[in-house]
Amino acid sequence: METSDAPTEDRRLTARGEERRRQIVEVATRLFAKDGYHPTSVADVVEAVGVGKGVFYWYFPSKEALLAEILRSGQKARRRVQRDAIAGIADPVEQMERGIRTGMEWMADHRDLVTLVRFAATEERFSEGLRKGEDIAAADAAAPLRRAIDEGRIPEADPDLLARSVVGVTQHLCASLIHADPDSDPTPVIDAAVRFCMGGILGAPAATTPA
Amino acid sequence: METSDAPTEDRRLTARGEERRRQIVEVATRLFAKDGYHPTSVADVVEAVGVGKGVFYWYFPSKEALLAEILRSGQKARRRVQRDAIAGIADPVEQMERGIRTGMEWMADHRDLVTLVRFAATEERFSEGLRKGEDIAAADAAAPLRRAIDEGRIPEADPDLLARSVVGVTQHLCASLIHADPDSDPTPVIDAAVRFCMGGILGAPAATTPA
DNA sequence: GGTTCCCTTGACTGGACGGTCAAGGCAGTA
DNA sequence: TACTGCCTTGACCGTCCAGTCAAGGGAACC
Repeated sequence: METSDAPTEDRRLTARGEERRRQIVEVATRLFAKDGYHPTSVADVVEAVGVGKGVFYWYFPSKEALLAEILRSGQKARRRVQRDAIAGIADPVEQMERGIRTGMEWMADHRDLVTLVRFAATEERFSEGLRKGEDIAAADAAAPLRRAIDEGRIPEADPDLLARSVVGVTQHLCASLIHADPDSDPTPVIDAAVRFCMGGILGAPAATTPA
Repeated sequence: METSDAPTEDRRLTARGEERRRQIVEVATRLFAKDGYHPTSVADVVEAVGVGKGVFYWYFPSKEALLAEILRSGQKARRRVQRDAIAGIADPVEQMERGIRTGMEWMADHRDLVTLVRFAATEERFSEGLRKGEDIAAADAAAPLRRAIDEGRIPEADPDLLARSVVGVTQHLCASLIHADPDSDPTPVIDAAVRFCMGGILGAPAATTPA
């Protein structure tokens, strides 16, 4: 009977407990994305899982903390995938293209997460935590961009704004996928996103004179 | 005592009434954007305005209808500004550039609206109405894009995906402005957005060979 | 069998929130 | 003054919801 027994503090969980926890995260992610965070009650979540309400608060200190964790772990996962994808590439421009494509593919596979990130960005309470992750992502992307600029491969520009532009394109095009048939092939949209972003980074041709 | 007296039905309003209504929209837009739509109660809004609760329901049938109206009128205003801006321009590529810049400038001047649009996109109840407006915007942009493609000014591409990419960049960069000092000059960010978008539309140079 | 500790239950609480309504003020008009 | 219709009030209602808690099941270990 102490703060040591407080819920969130990484409580020792058995395999069964870990599984239950994972299950709650999964169901909640789906429901939050589908109906919205606020309109989805904790009662909705536990009912969808098929357990009593106390179970929720055994694993999470609050509804808010659950969303925060979903966002944090999601961003972490995407970053890891993106880093692995560009690990063996030397050319910075190729790194960018590969990173953008991988990031977009990950988003297409985790559309619920994209929805939640976009929601969280609109509420100060969550956006602060989000910014930390986004700043890291921007910093990740800034390194190859700086190199490419220094090598004269791409025009001088603010790497941070470039990185955020890329995030804007991929997130928004992914959002258009969300309303499409989830079984349809996202490849054309991903290709379009990569092409657009690379065009934006490499810069417009000096002049495309009228016909 | 009939549906003819129902609140939303454009009730005959005096000048004073119009002003009150405008005031509610303005205050609610600010509060919704700052604290989130759901966390902001109708009581919060009327308190900020300094009136009783009944006033709210005199002008609006529900909290939801108010947000829907804010979104609708905002999108309509942006479209009008954008259309006026490109009215006298003949060249389709120049039209695109001017339209993007004007749209971004409008967003920078109406950051609260951008926040609300981004929120609304994450909740089905509002996103449906939003899609209608976004489809119109995409169609507006598609016309000059088609012409430019037909004239060989820009590479073959899906105009719809190009338009949505542009929206993604401008919205997201605008969001980064939201957390910046509201008095700082947004011009550099707007310039970066326009440059990135034009690069994405005009297409990457065929090859920028390594140094 | 006894003990411990992880996990589960579901009724309950206190508060908040969207929306209603009967009543009254106030401006313009005659 | 009397009347009409726009506007305002704020207490009130029914509902919902995040979070609590006392109690119990059950697996693992002694």
